[in-house]
Amino acid sequence: MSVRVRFAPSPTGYLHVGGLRTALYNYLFAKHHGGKCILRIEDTDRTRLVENATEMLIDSLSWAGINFDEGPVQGGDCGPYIQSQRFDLYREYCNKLIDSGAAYYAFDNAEEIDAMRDRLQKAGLNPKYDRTTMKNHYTLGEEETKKLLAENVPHVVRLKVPMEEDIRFTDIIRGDVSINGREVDDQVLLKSDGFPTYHLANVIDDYSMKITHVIRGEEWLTSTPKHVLLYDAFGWERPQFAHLPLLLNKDKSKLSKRQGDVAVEDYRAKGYFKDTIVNFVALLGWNPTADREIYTLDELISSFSLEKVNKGGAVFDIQKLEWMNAQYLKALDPDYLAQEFMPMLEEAGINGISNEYAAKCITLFKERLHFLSELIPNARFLFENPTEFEEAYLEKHWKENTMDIVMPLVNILKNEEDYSHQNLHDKTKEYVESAGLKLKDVIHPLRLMITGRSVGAGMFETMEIVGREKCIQRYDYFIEKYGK
RNA sequence: GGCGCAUUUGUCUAGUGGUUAGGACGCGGCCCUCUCAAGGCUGAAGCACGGGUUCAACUCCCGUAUGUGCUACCA
Repeated sequence: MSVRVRFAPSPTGYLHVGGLRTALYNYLFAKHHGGKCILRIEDTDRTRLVENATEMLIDSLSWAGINFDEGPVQGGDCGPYIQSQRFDLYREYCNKLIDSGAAYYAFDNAEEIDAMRDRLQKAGLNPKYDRTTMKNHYTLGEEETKKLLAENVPHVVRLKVPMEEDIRFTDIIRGDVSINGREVDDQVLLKSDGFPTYHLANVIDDYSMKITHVIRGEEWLTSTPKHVLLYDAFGWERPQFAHLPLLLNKDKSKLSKRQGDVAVEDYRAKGYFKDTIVNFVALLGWNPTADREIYTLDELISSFSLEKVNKGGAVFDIQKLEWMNAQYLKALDPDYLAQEFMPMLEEAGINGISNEYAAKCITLFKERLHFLSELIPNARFLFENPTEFEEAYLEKHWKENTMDIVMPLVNILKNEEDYSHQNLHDKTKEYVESAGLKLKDVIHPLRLMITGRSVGAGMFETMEIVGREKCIQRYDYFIEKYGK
């Protein structure tokens, strides 16, 4: 049977990086096995609807390069792929559960449930639904239940969980897992608004969408017994389960908004490349060999296996993420980078820069940046003549005789037509040798004149890119300002 | 609290009964060098603890500790 997996987020307004990893692992697994990866939107909680959330989710996912074979946008044979549009299906299946005795009607209101939980908690007992004392099919009887239903009294449908029986299932990542029925609540399956809860909808949809492997976060592990009970009650074959370890904050708690950025969109906005994010997140909790760090999507696909996924949670280490982005910055094609860079120029109010020129600047500077966005703050002089010069450097290194040393060179360079870095280097070297100086004696003052700064990329390469005309403007400006 | 799940350097990890416990980020040093980076070399840093099983345990079993998740008519 061919592999079918799904990513089933609820539309909360953004894509969590943990969600991205879940989606990615589903995608990698599907592609590795030549199967299908499906997107399903789990919007059964009508109280938490967020405008445009689904669009944002899909946008982030497709930015990251995760494309689905079936889903709300592309459709498919098992649609619709949005749970709120599958409303009738759930009621229908739920009735089968009631007929077979696997589920039952309950009529308690919120206050009654709260009171029950209080009572149980105070008695030191597990605060789960007490089937034997509350208002439900078992305590009310057949007649009364029918009557209340006929009167349209608000009600829910609950799963009848066996009282004292181990519920077992096998997880690909964790092996055999067993939880006793006494720990499992009689979960609400159908809410009083007629919508299913996650647990019911999830099982029915996974079955009707022919999902073979359920790959999801570890937070679902303890509710898997409920799902297993449902598959069994319906007489359906259970899918294989794989519960992924959590992504953690620095303090090891579940990665959350309060301790930093969690939305994929945040990282995108900060200037991380999609390749970085995908590569990094893929290696959190899984590693093919650990002898290297950089993998293309295709390489991830070909080496992925669920068996190699770790069991323990992984801290999301921003420092390593930054390092990885720098790796991509160095490796990515300059023309592609130039395209990404153009909007940043615009935002900085710098106009009239060609893609070609931008690409040259990026090539010059990329190995000393972590983000493309750092180029302008670090090297604005590539786009505009500097008018400010580092005061600290001037005070510390600009000596009485510095101008005397540099002026002859400036005069030589002003008369040079050839501003290739090689020629600039040769001419400077000639001068330096004839004057009994070292290259570094003139390079730093030169750097200050041309860039206004004391640090930067190779000086002659920089001058070549800035060009003869602008270099001359800058010598003159500097001499006017500081020389005499 | 109960139950589940986990535990290799600060962090991400390789490891699958016998290894000098390997790699990467970060940190320190050295080299390279026109500065800053990048790069190369290198150093410090780890199998949570206690019992077993075994000729032999990081690897298997059992406890303990610690962490974490769940415990909703949320997903």
